[in-house]
Amino acid sequence: MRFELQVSPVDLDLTLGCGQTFRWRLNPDGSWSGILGDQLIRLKQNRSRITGETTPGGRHVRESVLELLRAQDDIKRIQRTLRRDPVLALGMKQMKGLRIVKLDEWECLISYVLATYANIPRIMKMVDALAVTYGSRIAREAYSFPDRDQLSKATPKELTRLGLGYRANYITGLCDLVDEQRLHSLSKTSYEGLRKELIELPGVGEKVADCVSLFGFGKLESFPIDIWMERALARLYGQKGPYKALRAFAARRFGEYAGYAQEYLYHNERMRARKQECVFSEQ
DNA sequence: GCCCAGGAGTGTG
DNA sequence: CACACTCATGGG
Repeated sequence: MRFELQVSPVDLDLTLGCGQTFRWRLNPDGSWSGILGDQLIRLKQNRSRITGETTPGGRHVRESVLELLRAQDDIKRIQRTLRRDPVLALGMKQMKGLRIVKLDEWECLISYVLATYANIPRIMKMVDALAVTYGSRIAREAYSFPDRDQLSKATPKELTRLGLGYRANYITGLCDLVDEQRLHSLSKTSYEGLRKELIELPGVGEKVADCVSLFGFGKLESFPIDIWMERALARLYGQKGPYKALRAFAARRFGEYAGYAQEYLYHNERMRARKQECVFSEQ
């Protein structure tokens, strides 16, 4: 089944390939393959037009992609607001199409607990291992992300064997504590409350809670700070200190759209490390 | 081999 | 509060 949608501005390469989501893969022809719910989807971009292809019988797939890309965001307003920051203003023109994604809450929670102290290629490998081992087969070599019931069948020993390391016990703990009802309740909670509740969960600290708030629950004011963000904040804003202080700085400086600011800065800092084009410069 | 990774948990001063 | 240490493992 084919579908078409219009999102502007959007850059699939930036958005799906920058480490927000770990399950989308770039094909040799420049299209992207990923899984939303139980549907395998292929997306190809031509300027602001995105054409999609999915397995027959896919219902609401188009809407799922629009949600993934947060097509409803008033991106002009967001970027106009963030451009008031002179540091961000320097580079945002080249990252206009970088969007925050909206992921499934459960998949996001599990993925970012796995993401602790690992690099992105390895995170992708771990997430993929969970899907192949515990998810449902929906196409040739394509597996859905396991829901709570499916993942509950995993033992810590099995998970360790899949290469999760010390994260194995966190995953079984999350299966015990987080069900559909809990997620629904969390989805109705404001950012600060949500964050506090997430931090109570095993394997979830401040940084993971902020990632899950932003990418899973869509809280745009959330500003996750990992090692790359620490570098960016020190280099570009002269800000150093514990998480709490950096988070307070970001809230003051970037306000309700801090999440977008974070993604611009994060992406720039990683590009810089790869000695590629660096669009933000020191003040 | 070496260094590092979208950190968290726990203990100590 | 801040800091130090450990945790398990693979990617570059």
